Amino acid sequence: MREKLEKYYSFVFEKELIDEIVQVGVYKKLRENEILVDLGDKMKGIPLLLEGAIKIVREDKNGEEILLYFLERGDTCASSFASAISNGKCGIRATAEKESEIIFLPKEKLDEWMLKYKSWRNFVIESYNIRLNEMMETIDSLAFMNMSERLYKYLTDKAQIMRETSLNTTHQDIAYDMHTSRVVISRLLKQLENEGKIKLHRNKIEILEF
Amino acid sequence: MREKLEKYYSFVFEKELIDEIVQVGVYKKLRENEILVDLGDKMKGIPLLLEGAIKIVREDKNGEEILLYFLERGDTCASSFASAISNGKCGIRATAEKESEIIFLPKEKLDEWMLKYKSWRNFVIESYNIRLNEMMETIDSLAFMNMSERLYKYLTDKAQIMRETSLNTTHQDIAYDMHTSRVVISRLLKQLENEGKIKLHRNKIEILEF
DNA sequence: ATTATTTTGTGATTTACATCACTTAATTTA
DNA sequence: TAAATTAAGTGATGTAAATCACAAAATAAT
Repeated sequence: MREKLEKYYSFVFEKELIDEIVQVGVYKKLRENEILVDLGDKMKGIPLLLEGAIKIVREDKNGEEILLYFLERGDTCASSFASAISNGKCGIRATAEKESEIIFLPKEKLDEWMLKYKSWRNFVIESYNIRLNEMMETIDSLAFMNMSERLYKYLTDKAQIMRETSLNTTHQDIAYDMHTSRVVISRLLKQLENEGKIKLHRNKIEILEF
Repeated sequence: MREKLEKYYSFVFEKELIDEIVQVGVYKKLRENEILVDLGDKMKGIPLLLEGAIKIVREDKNGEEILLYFLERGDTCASSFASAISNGKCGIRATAEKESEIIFLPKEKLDEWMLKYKSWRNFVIESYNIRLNEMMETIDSLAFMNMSERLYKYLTDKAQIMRETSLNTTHQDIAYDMHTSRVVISRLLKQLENEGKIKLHRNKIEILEF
C-alpha cells in the first residue's frame, strides 16, 4: 500500500501526510463490477484510487442510467467528499470497471488535514475542479454532440482510462452507459467500423484511430 | 454592504470573517445583462452574491450555448474559485439576469481563510457540493427529460431564482438557454398554455402552476 | 452433439425535434 | 401616422434516434 501510495501521490502529498494516510487509511481491493458507492449511501469517508478504473453513473427514478465520468488512479470521488463532510447522501453509483485498489480515508480526518496540510487543501480543491470540468464535458456531449460523436468519445475516453486499445464490452452495456438503445449503438458502431475507426468483434471493440 | 453581508451571511460566517470580508472585499453593482465572468477569463478572486440572480452558461466552439444553472444571493461561483486558486481559465460565462450586487473577494485571501475559519472551509466545500448537484440536475434534464419537461422546469426554476411569478423574456432567449430553436419553444409554450400551466404575453410568461 | 442463451445484425415504422418558409401581431422609430 | 423592427404563430418537410420485430451468429449449458 505504501509503495503505490508513494508512486502516485508523492508528488501530490507531503511526506507527513502520506505517513498519516498509511496509518489511518484502509486498503481495499475491488473486484471487477463491484459496487463501491451506491445511490443514497451515506459516506463514512472517501476513497483514494491507487489502481484500476471506476465508473461513476447517475440514475433517475425509473432506474435509467447515464454515465457521468470515469476515475483513474490518483483520483478521488468528489461526490463522496461532499457526502462525507456534510453527512448527506450520495447521488451517484460508483462501480469498478476492472479490478481496482483503493485506500479508504475516514471522514474525521478530512477536515483536520485541511488545516494541517496545504497539499491536502490543494488536492481537495483540485479534485472538485477536475470533477466540475468532467461534468461540464458531459453536459457538452449531451447538449452539443450527436450520438455518433458521443459514442466515439465514449470509446476513446474509456480506452484511455482502461489503458487498453480494445474494450471488452457488449453493445448493450454501452447503450446503458449512454442512455440509449442497443439497436442504435449497434448501428452506429457498424458505421464507425465502416469509417475505419474501429473494428468489431463479439464482446470486444478494437479502437484503430484515436 | 456590511448590512446585506450580515443579513445573508451571518449564519454562515464567523463574525471575524465578516469583518475581514468587509475590509478586503470590493463591492460591485451589476446592471441587468452585465457580464461578470466570460469564457477564458482568469479570475483574480471570487464573487459573493449579495442580491440578484446570475446565469451561468457553457458555450461550445461554434458559439452555441447551454444553461448550466443560476446563482442567487448567498451563492458563490465555484467555477471561479477553481480558476482563481489554480490560476486557470474559467470555462463558463456568468451574466446578471437582473440588477445584482456582489462582493469580490481577492484570491490571496481564499487559501488563508481556509486555515483561519472553519466556516469558510465549510462554505467552500458546501458551494462545490451545491454546484456539483446542480450540474447533475442539468445532466438529468438533458439525459432523461423531453423538451416540454425541460422547458417547464426551466420556467419554474427561473421564476424561483428571480423571485417572480412572471418572467420577462422572449421565446428566442429561452431557446438560446436551452440550446434549441425558437419555433420549438413557441410550440411547446403554447402547449403548456393549453394545459393551463402558464399564460403567454408578449415578452412575458406568467406561471400559473408550480 | 443438441439445445438454450447471449450477442449482434437489419428491415420497417414511429416520434420528437430541427429546419424552412411565411404570416400575423405588437412595438418602436422615423 | 406610416414604415421598420421585433416577437410570436403555424403549416410543411426533413432527420436523428427510438421502438418493434425478427433473424443470424457465437458461445455456453445440458
